[in-house]
Amino acid sequence: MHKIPNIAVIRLALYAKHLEMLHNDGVELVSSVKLAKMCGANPAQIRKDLAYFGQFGVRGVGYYVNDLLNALKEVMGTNRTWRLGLFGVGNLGKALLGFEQFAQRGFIFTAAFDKDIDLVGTEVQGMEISQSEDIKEVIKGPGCFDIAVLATGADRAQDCAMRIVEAGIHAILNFTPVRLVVPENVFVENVDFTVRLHALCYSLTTGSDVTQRHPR
Amino acid sequence: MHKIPNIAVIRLALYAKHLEMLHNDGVELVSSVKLAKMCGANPAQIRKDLAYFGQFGVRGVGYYVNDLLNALKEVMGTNRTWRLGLFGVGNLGKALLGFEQFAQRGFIFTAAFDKDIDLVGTEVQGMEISQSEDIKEVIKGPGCFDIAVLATGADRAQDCAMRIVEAGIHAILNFTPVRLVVPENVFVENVDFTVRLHALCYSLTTGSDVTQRHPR
DNA sequence: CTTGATTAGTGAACCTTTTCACAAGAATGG
DNA sequence: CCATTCTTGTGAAAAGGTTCACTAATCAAG
Ligand SMILES: NC(=O)c1ccc[n+]([C@@H]2O[C@H](COP(=O)([O-])OP(=O)(O)OC[C@H]3O[C@@H](n4cnc5c(N)ncnc54)[C@H](O)[C@@H]3O)[C@@H](O)[C@H]2O)c1
Ligand SMILES: NC(=O)c1ccc[n+]([C@@H]2O[C@H](COP(=O)([O-])OP(=O)(O)OC[C@H]3O[C@@H](n4cnc5c(N)ncnc54)[C@H](O)[C@@H]3O)[C@@H](O)[C@H]2O)c1
Repeated sequence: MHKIPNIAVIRLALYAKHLEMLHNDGVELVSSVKLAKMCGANPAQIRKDLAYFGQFGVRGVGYYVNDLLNALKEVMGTNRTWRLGLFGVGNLGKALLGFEQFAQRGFIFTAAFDKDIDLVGTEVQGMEISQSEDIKEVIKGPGCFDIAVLATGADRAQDCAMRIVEAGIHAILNFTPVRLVVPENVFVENVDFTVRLHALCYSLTTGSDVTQRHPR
Repeated sequence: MHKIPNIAVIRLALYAKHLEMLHNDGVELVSSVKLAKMCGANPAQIRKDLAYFGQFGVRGVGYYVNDLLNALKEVMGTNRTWRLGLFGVGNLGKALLGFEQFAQRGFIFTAAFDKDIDLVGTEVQGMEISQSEDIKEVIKGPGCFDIAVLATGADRAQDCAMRIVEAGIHAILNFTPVRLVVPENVFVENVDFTVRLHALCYSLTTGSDVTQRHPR
């Protein structure tokens, strides 16, 4: 048994995205070379990444787009709908609520929370805003969700994360600049745009390219 | 001369962020071990990363927070203000315009563009919206900027990128899902939240943690 | 001045990840 | 049936990064 590199798992999402594009274009068959060109990757890497999870191709032929896409979705756990709960319906939160591509890729917001009394009870992008304190109630009903999206102000982030964890949620997409302290069994993905900006600054200043080939 | 790992450069931004926090707390001296704990990194890695760019510490003592911070800013090219130009003042664009931490870290928007005639000429977050076609004019005046932030609809992204490149801009922070085709000497950083969500899905489904230790 | 405790800087070992190169399987055309 | 052309799957080599372990420098206390 081989140890699967974390980064290989991340790349599966990239491959799936491009396979979806091929599928929408009616393409039925694709080779690792062609897919690699689309993704900006190395064909051997694609083959190796896929090999960690099984044999999905046909030698001398290539990969059947639809079959591979479904296989990848199964591996990644995205052959289902994932429900998102938004915390902090400010500038960023509103943009996230209105981001149609989430739904297209199987992510739907089922709940939104804010501590601002003026916001609670109102509708934003067709979603009624609840109070953060009510998370345990909301989670029992149709507002139940699997992944928390944290977009509150930085000062309330850790506090809010605690509440999320206490409510039994095990995954947080964290847009705040705070390094969250959570139990071991809770997964956190930190998103920080400024780090990416710094990479651009360095590249512009020194002329040496430190940008990342693949989206993150 | 050693080749500097790309990822080491990225980590400098992380170190700088935590040094800034120490500085704000009035801490004057820090060891690689202490900084490593804060960043969730290995102390040897910090020392090695810094060593790529010079000798910033004092043996037996540690690093003077302020000195190291300034040195890192110089290395990264962030000891100055960088001007940003926004393309696409939609949901996401508005959130970005209103994101105060950009300014705090030396990034300021000096121009914003949209193709929507109703938006052009109006003010969003105190910024007057220009027409994308006018980029070459705007860049000659006070709206001049160093880095383009691309947040248009996906269908217009490539087209808009071309215009940006033609106007002489060499760096793009790309929020659209499009893989931009640009000349070799133009740096592009792609931001894609859904990839991060997929990592959470995989972790939740398999129980094996593929989230990234450091923000990206 | 000497000893002991710290801590940066660094070559080397170690580990991970990427890329290469080729065998094995599949289709096509004679 | 055979030769040719593709293309996957994969062991092995190469490249890239991380961590170890030690040396050199600094400081404080006796
Ligand atoms: N705006 C951006 O482009 C951007 C980019 C990157 C990161 N961020 C980060 O995202 C977060 C939100 O940014 P923003 O620009 O939307 O800020 P914002 O001030 O517009 O919105 C914050 C919202 O969170 C709500 N809130 C505060 N505490 C809460 C709690 N405990 N529960 C629920 N809601 C709570 C506030 O009432 C407010 O509506 C910040 O931490 C910011 O650093 C923003
Ligand atoms: N909203 C989000 O949270 C989010 C998250 C990740 C990525 N994105 C991506 O960011 C982009 C923008 O998202 P959004 O939700 O703000 O969409 P939006 O539809 O709200 O805004 C798009 C804006 O871009 C403008 N535009 C189109 N072509 C233009 C051009 N050539 N020059 C200047 N302006 C132009 C449109 O007029 C519109 O105002 C999309 O590509 C989307 O996929 C959005």
